[in-house]
Amino acid sequence: MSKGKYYFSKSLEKGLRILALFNRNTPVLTQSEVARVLELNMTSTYRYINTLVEMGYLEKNTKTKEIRPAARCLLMCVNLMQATDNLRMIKEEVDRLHRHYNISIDVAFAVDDTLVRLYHREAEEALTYSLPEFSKNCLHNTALGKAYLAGLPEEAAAVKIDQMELVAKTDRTIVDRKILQQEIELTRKRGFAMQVEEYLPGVLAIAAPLYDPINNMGVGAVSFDFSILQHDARSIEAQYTEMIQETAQVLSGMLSPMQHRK
Amino acid sequence: MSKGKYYFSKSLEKGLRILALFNRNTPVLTQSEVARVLELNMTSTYRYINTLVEMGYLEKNTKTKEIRPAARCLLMCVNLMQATDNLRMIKEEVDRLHRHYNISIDVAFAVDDTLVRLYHREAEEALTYSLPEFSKNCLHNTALGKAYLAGLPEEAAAVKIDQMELVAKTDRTIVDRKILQQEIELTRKRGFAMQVEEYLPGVLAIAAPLYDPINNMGVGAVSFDFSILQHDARSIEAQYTEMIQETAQVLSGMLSPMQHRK
DNA sequence: GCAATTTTAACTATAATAGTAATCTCTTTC
DNA sequence: GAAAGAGATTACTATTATAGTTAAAATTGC
Repeated sequence: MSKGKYYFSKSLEKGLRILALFNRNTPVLTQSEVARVLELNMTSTYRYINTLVEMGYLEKNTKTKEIRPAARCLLMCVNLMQATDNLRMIKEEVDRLHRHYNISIDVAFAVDDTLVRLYHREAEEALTYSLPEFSKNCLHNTALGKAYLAGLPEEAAAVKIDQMELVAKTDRTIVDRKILQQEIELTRKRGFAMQVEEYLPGVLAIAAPLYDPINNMGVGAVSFDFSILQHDARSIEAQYTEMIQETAQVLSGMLSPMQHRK
Repeated sequence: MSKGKYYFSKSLEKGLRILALFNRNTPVLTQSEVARVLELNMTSTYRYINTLVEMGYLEKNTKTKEIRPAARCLLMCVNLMQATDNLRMIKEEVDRLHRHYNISIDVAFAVDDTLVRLYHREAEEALTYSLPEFSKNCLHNTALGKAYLAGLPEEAAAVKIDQMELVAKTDRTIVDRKILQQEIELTRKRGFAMQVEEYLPGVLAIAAPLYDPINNMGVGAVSFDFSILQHDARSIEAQYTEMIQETAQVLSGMLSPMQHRK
């Protein structure tokens, strides 16, 4: 076995990669699609899909052979999401701030290059299960994204920046890697990120990174969002610099309430 | 390899069984707990947990060694739940009925012996993500459970009944396997289940099984729930027998809207 | 009905895992 | 602060599960 990977199960990895293919836009797949996307041979693909089907995580349409997540998946997902219950506390705290100060607040975790929004001011609470939203390609053009990058170790951030696609959402979006590097540098030094009409015209935001308090690693960010009609960058910076950092600290403290049970 | 299991990946199974250990009551585990519960040796347990940690599905407290679901889990769960989007349609239809007829409606899927409630009249919408609730040990004492059992093939139902623990929730709960068998038989013949104060004093319900329309297998049930103060069993049966069966048919039709994409 | 494609099955060489035992790392206790 | 003990990690092979090839079914399109 390749050294250093003695304790890594490739089979488990492949199975999970299959499960992770499904989403709102791809609720159904065929075996050959899976094989193509994951670059697996048909036999292995068949084996892993069959395992997931036999375990009840996927179901296969016996006629069309299409596969999709099944009821047991739902059960596991509900369980897993309830297990990460600290997120509820975060939401409650954010709601409190939101009501009290009447500002829009976003909290997001980063997974690879995706920001998973736990709380979003335009949260459509009624949709499906009021699940969080997520967005890709926004690490460079949102306050949340820039704060998250600034919370990473310098090298890790540099690697991410090198690999990112710097999509220009507005004419203010940073599309130059050098400038983005400097911006993240600045953000890291002062402890908060600013975003001025870089994501959407008329929208400003200030954000600070969230840290896993135990492993002391950047895991996400929290932002306050404003309209250009009520605020300008200067006033936001004057008014909210401390508050965003305090909020980030409070929320970070909730991330790993990993007391010993019993 | 044991014959017949050529196309089943034990590694994937074990990894998923680890993920499936986490829930609201068990948000954190240690390696030895996992090993004990799943009857794996420490090395294998270490390997699978390490795989999940390296992939980002679990995170390990570097000090206490405790493990728990991580952000990537949340991402996958959200994706998977949104992939099963047909459930949204079900919820909308149920809400419509609920408003229109002013009756309490429950929709549930069965996973092993657990009923996963998609809609529950006491649904605490604000909790966490408004996730569904689930309950165990209620196949024998709820209309939902009895309807589900009646929707299964006779043999499968018989096996389940044999293995169930017939907990007496009230003095009306069926606790005798023979009587339960007969009750399910009756339910199967007439196409709906009744429950009269068998789960909670004062609560009645009528239910019908939900079928996966493609594989034509019983997968869950839908029920209308009433209070003894407003209704008795006779009047419910007179009034709702057809409606519950029609509702079950409509909802069943939504379960597998598996059109070919593109 | 006949290609073309997809899915499933049989079959081994090879790579991955299980399991044992040894080692390391904390805690606890005295 | 040493010793004991529990749990986690690593090293090491025998075993076995899986990858990949090939081929047979099954399905689809014509």
